[in-house]
Amino acid sequence: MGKDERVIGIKDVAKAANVALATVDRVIHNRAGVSKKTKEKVLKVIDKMGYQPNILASNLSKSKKIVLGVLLPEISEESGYWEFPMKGIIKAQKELAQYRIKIKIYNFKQNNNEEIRKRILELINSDIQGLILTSKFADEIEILLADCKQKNRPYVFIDSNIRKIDSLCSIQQPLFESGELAAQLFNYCFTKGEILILHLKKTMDTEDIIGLKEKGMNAYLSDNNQAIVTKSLIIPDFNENGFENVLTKTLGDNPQIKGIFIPNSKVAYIAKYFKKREGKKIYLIGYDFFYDDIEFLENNIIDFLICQRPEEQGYLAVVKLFEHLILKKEVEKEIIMPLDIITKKNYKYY
Amino acid sequence: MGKDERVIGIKDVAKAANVALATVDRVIHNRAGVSKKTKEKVLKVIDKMGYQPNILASNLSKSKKIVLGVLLPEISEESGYWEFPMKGIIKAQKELAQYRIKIKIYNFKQNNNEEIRKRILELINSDIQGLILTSKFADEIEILLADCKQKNRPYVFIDSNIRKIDSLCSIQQPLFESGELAAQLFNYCFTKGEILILHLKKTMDTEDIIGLKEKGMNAYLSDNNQAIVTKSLIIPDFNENGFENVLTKTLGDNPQIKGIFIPNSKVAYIAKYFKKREGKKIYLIGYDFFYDDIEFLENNIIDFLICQRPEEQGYLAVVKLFEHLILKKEVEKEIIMPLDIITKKNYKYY
DNA sequence: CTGAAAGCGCTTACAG
DNA sequence: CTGAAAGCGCTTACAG
Repeated sequence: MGKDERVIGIKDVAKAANVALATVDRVIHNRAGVSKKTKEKVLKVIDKMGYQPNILASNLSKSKKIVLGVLLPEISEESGYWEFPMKGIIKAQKELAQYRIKIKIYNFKQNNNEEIRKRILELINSDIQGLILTSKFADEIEILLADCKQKNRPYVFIDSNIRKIDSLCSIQQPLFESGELAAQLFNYCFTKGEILILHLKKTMDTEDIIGLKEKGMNAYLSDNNQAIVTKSLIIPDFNENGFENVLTKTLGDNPQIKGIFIPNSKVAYIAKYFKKREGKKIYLIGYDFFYDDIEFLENNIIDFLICQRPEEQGYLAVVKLFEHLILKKEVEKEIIMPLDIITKKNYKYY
Repeated sequence: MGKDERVIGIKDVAKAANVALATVDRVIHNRAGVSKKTKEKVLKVIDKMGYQPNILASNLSKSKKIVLGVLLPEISEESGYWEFPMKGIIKAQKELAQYRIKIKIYNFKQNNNEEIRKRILELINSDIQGLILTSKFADEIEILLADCKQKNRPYVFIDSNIRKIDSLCSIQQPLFESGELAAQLFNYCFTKGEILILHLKKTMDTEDIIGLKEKGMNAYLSDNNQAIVTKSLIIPDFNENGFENVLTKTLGDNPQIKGIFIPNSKVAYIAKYFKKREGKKIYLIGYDFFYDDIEFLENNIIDFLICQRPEEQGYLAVVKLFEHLILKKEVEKEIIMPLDIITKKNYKYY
């Protein structure tokens, strides 16, 4: 006890294999300039002695910084969501600063294609060594991904929509399953009636994201309770007030509607509407948890929010690139985030 | 871009302050043997240059290993829960092995006071530099805590029941609030009737843990829906079969019971009972998520499980001791874990 | 293809 | 009270 057994290092390997330190280093990093014979000899010794590289020492003696690019929408009122992944990214950056990791942000306004293209070109012409992005705007980024592939730059998707492509790692949300979950929760609230699925457009969500959630919801209902059905309402040019009349009409025409499912992060707008509205309780389930939602959770206007740990996603993206680039670890191709359920009674600890 | 601005180090400080490296080191670590005048001079320079110590280098040059003791129940059938914190602890250990952190496990059989005392004595006589434990068996550990205090050994509670004492950090579960949450969930399932609170004894849970959850549940109900009330059933010498008769009788006598709340991790035993039982649906809410629960979630026998990220708790405990002992960081006194809600439709991603 | 030596930014005896 | 020097386990030119 207390006797600190020495960890075996490159020096011990060199001595045992009867070569110089530099040679062991070359073998470890698979660098050219070692004869087959020497290489084999060294590898055998490494294996036998159970040598494990000391990353602290390795990093200390290295000099070059590693820059990771982050291509994400800027945080604005209509894309407040991105605040959370960014927080996680910043947190990871702070923790890893000692390991020569640097982050460079490439922001763009959502839906501003011109700006996106600009950022993409900047990234292509940069000397970043890894990239974090989201899969939500597929068309624009194909060229960037091709460039990364060619330059062997690893990239990680967050908030990803099942794209295996050649990313180092894809951090995903189970969309279909989140729709099933929402259906299950509605089914605890009422056992027959209709769920209105609100498609609020003019956001960055692509149709298949909403579509998958909707499919999951319908799959659950047809398996478990056919007395609940869904109806879709599309509000094409969504803004804070424009939807009120059409929603009022829809609810008036369809008194059997008992719940509303808002498959993106805009539930607070709908909740605001219900705050003013008279009439029987309608259950509300949405996505993501914002400060603005608290009031409506407290007032029983929003019942459940399904969340994807966005902060953790950003954090993990940086960590996975770090593990790959610095620790040379194997990184899992897919990370599937849990589906967290937020209610009035547990949001405080989220 | 790419130009690697040099980080300023101890050497730069020494030069600027016109002293030797060792002196700067002494000042940084507040070691004795520096004149007031020199110390002030060095501190001023450190402040002006914005010097930040390089922990990698610091760790590399240090030699002594840091051993953390872990005093937790061994993993057995009746205390399977502890598998999860242990997993988190092992994970953290692996990640921090490079930083000279070592873990030493001190296991004991639950309820075996003799063994607990033995382990406590071993810990007192060991040279550990930090301790991880749980607050669930208060009486036995007071002497150990007193010893830690005296030796200035930091300790961290996981699965903690609001004990601020002098721990470095207390990783807590909001018990009262979890009872409120369970009540809220029951209230989505039915709007009048009775909730049976099952006290299954012969576990390590102390009465106040169950009691707080019960209080939370009643508080929610009296605030939100007085048409739902609770009833307690105590099963003193709980084992897998002994409870069946009394439960059957209770349910027979009280047809108004619509839900059962099991405020510890034994819900699977109750679910097994309901699997065989005929009759109307009774909603079940329990704590913690085990492999055995899956079947019952899938069959709609267990409706909700409230979980506390036990793995993360173990992980965090090690990390906090690491931050305190090695990184010399300020550590938050309290970490409150989120209340995760697990259902049939999201357990797969937990 | 191989090796000796300096250096990364600290800590730790040791000498004065 | 202060400093010079060796060393932690690697990487990186440089020389051969």
